[in-house]
Amino acid sequence: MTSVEGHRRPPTAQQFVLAELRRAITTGRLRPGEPIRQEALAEELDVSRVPLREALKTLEGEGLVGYRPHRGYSVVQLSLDDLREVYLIRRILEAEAVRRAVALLTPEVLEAAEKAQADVERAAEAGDVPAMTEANRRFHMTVFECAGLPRLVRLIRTLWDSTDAYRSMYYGDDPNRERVIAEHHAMLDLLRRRDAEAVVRVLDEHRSAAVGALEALLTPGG
Amino acid sequence: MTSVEGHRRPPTAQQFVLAELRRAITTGRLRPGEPIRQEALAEELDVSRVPLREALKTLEGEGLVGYRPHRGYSVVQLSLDDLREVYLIRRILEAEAVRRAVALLTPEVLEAAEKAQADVERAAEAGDVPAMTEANRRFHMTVFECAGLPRLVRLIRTLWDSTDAYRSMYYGDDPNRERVIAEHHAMLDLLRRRDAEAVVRVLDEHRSAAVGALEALLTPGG
DNA sequence: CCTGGTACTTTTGGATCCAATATTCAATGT
DNA sequence: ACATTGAATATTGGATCCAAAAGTACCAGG
Repeated sequence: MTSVEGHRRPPTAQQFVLAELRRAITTGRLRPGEPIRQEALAEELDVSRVPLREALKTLEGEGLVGYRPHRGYSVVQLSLDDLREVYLIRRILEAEAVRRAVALLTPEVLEAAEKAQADVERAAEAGDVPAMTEANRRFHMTVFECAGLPRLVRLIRTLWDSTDAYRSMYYGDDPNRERVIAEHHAMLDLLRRRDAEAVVRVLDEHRSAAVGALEALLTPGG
Repeated sequence: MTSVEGHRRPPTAQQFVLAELRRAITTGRLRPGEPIRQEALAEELDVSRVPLREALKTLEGEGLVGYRPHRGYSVVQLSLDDLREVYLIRRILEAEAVRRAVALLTPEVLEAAEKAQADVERAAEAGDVPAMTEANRRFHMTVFECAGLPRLVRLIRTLWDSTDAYRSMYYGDDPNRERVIAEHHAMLDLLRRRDAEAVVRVLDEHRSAAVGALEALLTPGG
């Protein structure tokens, strides 16, 4: 019995730490701009600084944390311009992924997407934001993955990661949750009809709405 | 006087190791598919395994090396499909970068690009492949960078990195070198005229030629 | 001859310790 | 009062050591 406490603990400490750090960042437990004190964090996670540092290097590569030699790591603070740029890149990359995906769509993939969408709705009703972000992500990635371009999907996934902290904000709002569900339904419909360009359009609106909401949220003075 | 031997040595060992590893991979000193033995490499570079491992984590994030827990790192072996995918992603991303760049082009940027091109030609004449790849890279990045989208440029740069080993092969061939120079001239011309779409077309051909050559090179049976 | 298992070796993963660098803060002089 | 310098402290960077896992070679049994 290798400790069945919710999720099974990864085989290496770095992977465990990596997952914990991701959660800490996306949930806002580690806030943007905040420096990361290795010793304290390592003790808290009950590991030494070595695996922590390796996990931080991974996150640095993904753009989730920043690093300056001899000065340490800190959670990156995304400016509005940064957010817009990430969404711009996503727009370009995801459009390509969707076009390919639609051409290669199988019934199994559609079914998996529908399943994910059902989970999104369940989580939304329960008001479980983390579960909803997870299912939402699964919904989109399921489609992207069937494009048969693993590197492209990896890039897209990394871009999603880098804005996880902000996406949670978006889902915290009730009307936004409903909007997402409606848009997903539209997407599923268009996917069944294999209308790639229409799916791309819905996705673009999907993202624009998110950016718009975040702009409102992040602009303090109004 | 902190050792002025060619390049100044970076302030941390990981950065030094990182640079060395990049060189070793791009020059083929570490060959694709080959496992990376940490102890041996660390000793060779005269550092401990700790900074080496952190450098490897960075390279893992960039897709230059692969990693499997408890089994170690190895230089990634790109299949033809992988190469094609990288070039596809580059096509999409670079097109966007160029369109933005053309709109924001300044005389200084054009001048810097011309300077880089002069270096490319000098290196090509001397048959200095490493110098040529460096200058070539500078040429393209100079243009991309003036798009004002740092994250996009970072992505593009990473994609270039991941195929450095193969690009060197391409430049090893004389007619390819000439071809690159001609295409660069065409690009500079079109940049001066601010014809973004034409530049995109030239770039696409530029890449297609490289992919075609690599396909020929990497297909053993003919 | 092939298969499965077991001791042995190699290699990676992680903890601890020490060194190097940055930061803080108080003392000093202007 | 303010800037500057220098010691004390906190924090990161790196080396060494030990533990854990994977790989290897050899032997017994079929």
